[in-house]
Amino acid sequence: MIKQALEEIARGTAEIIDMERIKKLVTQYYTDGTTYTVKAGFDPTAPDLHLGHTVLLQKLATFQKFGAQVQFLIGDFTAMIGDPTGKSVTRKVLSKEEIVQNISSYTKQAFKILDESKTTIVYNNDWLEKLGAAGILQLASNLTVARMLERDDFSKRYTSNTPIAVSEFLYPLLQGYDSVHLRSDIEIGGTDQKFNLLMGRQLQKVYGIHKQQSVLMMPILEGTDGVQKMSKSLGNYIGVTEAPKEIYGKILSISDTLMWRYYELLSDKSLEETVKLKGDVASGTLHPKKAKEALALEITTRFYNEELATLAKEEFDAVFKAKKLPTQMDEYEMPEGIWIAQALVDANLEPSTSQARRDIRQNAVSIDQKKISDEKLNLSAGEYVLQVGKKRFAKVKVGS
RNA sequence: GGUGGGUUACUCAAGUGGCCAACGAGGGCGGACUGUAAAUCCGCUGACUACGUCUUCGAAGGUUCGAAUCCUUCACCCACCA
Repeated sequence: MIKQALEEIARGTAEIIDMERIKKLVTQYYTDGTTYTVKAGFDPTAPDLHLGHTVLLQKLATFQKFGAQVQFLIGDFTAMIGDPTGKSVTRKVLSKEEIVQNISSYTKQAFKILDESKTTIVYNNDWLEKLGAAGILQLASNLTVARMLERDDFSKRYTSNTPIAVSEFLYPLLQGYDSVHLRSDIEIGGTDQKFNLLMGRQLQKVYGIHKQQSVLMMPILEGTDGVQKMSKSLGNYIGVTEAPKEIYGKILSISDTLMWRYYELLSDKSLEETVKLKGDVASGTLHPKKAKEALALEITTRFYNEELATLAKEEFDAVFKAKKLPTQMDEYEMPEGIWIAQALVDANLEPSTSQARRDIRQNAVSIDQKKISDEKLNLSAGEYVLQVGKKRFAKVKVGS
């Protein structure tokens, strides 16, 4: 039982520091029911969670199954600084109002995965605000500039003449201090957080906490492009609040290589099942697309339910395999004689008439599933389905 | 505080008086091929009912027939020195 728990905990992780401690904590839980705390920090900058965030959330959920109380830390104070991790430029500072607004939608989405009864939401503003200038100075005295510059992204930015705000140096310190305050047993985060996570251990030692937290790092999930990390600003994300057909479609559009990565980090399938699946695809017994469909269904089901996920699949197959029209389309009304390029813009299919004309010239635009080539066309009265490329559809009603 | 360098489209990055709506690369979009996969090939990538007009090269002025390019002021960034 304990062995199985530890295997599940270790699954998909990039690195674990002090696995022994985790082993002890889990063992103790199974011996006398003593729980332990697992901390994870969340930046309230992105109100929309995407699959990249869920990698971490799922790991937390795993811990909850094995006796952990999750400390769901909202970095409302640190968000005012902006985590420098992985950023090539200094991040903009958020206002208090923006932060408050982001938090509620954030936690709501997170509880689609986490067990609410085993989760404590904490805000680091509660204790960091009280730290005061003196406290911060004391905290900062624990670290040298040279040590800070050891950190990869700082040194890269430094050597490439990219600015580093002094306040950014404080970020790892404050995050580490959170672990001191919360006396966390374990902290989990992405590999890009390594420096910050280790800071927690170091500061716990300095502040006289005998048991330093274990650190568990999850790999960063690549976005749908398969190269860069999943992030909203890069537009390569799959959001958990997106419509079922969006989630399903986006997963199906990832590359085969990336699919295995998603299986490892996002699927609930056991390790053996995944290995078998991979073997079947490699040997040609199973078409890779089948494996991808299964994954897409599983993940869509997680955020909705099986029925809606199946519907999404059917819709997808109808539109893209059978080339039928989607069942749901935005509808617009337009005056008679409207110029086709203008109609495409008004239906939000194109950003400008210039772009619309270019696409018509490139054979990308269809009316009622027939390609058109006349960019000067005016629409007479009637109902049409406009389409740009493979994915963009709209229904328009022309005339009164 | 001093000295030097920099700011060009989504990003990186050419361009130092007209050939510049601005090379190139990446990204994005579209087409072909497919499994809406990858890889590959091709095209497009400021706006405007459009072989012309308008707005863009940190900001504002100026010189000039003509400026991303020259001058002035301002803002921001970086390095070295203090």
